[in-house]
Amino acid sequence: MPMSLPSPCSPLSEFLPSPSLSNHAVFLNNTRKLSCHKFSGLKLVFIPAASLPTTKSYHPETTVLQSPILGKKEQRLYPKEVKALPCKERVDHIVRVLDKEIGVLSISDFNDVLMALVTANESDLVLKLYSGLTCYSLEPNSWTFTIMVRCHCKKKDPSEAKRVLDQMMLKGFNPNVATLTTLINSFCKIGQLQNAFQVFEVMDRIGCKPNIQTYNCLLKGMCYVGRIEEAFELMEDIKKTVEPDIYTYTAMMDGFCKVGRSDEAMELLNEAMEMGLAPNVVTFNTLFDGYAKEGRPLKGFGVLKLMKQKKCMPDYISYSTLLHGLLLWGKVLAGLRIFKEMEGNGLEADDKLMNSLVRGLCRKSMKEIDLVEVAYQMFEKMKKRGFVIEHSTYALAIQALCVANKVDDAFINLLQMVRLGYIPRLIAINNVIRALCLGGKVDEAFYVLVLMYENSKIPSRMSYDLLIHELNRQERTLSACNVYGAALVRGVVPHKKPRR
DNA sequence: ATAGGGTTAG
Repeated sequence: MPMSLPSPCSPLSEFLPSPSLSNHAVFLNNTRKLSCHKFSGLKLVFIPAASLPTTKSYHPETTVLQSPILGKKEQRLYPKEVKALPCKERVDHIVRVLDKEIGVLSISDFNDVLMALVTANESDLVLKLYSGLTCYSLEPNSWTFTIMVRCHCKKKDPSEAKRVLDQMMLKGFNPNVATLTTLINSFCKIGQLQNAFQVFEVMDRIGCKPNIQTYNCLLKGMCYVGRIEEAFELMEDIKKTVEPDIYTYTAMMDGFCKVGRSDEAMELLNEAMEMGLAPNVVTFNTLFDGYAKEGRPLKGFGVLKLMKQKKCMPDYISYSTLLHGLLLWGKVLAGLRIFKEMEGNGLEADDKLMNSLVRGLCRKSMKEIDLVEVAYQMFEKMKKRGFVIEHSTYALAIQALCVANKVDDAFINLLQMVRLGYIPRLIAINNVIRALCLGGKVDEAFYVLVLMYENSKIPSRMSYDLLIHELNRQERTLSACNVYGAALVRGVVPHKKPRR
């Protein structure tokens, strides 16, 4: 078995903890034809060495999948599994595999590895491998450059990608639409429209025809930098040269929505439908967001109706966007309705959304006292289901409970939040103290004060005043004096004096 | 023949 060590200039050798630790024979196989799925994974095939005693999988934490096509002994490693490994071992792992093949790799094998690594979001390793490419007397080909452009774009570094592109063209390779569109999109995404158009000109110069995807990227870029009118003009031009698709319409609609012109977005939707284009969930979600941001969240109900009518299933984003919008503008009951529909459709709200909903209900219940039961039930259901309850949610729930005169529940929840490590604000504390005192529960109120000391928080004058007032009312003069004294010790002088 | 474009909250 050939045990090829990395050459001295190997870009891989520095990754290796020690040379040739592997007890597995590894080879690269061009499985391109065998993989038909988009995420077919790293095209690396591992074969355990039959001559060696250990035939366990390469790394204990790695789930190595059997490839039915390649036979029993041959196993493949997928990016997902690579990613599951700790960072350091991940690199070792890949490097060990490649190490065995250095010297016999063809450029197209190398490209396969690079591509798989780009897919697996291992850009740093890609750069490392690429930088050492010539050490193995491998010449980058057109596809290599294409992958590198893509890699830099993925790293949100279109300028570097552009340099690779220039180098590629210098070598006489002509990039195609997909590559140039990737680069244009990358520039657009960071708002560098000038550079995007510069690439667009390159396209023109080399006789590469832009397609609808190219135009859509530019359109989105223009909207992103706020040049809505120009984007709209571009869209009119697109219509003259290429068939716009639903992406075009969605991009333009999003542009309008983001500047508070949702009605125009809706008009565009109608136009798209008239053209026979089928709007999808993203198209509708754009509208939910637009109307929500504009302060007309109820318009979302119309959108929801339309989307169902068009046989488009609302997804998590649809509901959460709509729900957030409704809550933002105080349409809490409508929000509750949407929440129920969402649950009914098997979509589970996450912690943030639940917190938001409960806060909305609490806020509303302070004006509509009947709602407090609904709010509190939802709050308790959250706890039972194990949702993380945020500080502000506790605070509002406690406030709502105080307002509704559910003093005991307010007290219990205050203790609960402290137990969870939250430090309640003075206002929350005083609200509970006040509510407890009003209910004559002065001992509990005093306990709240003690709780604050434990959390090294100095109560405000208000806290002491409330207590002293109630103790006076109950003619517990001695206790009132004690509280007064406790205040003075902490440098607080209450307004209320113990009654003599 | 591999690759390229879209939406939410906080």
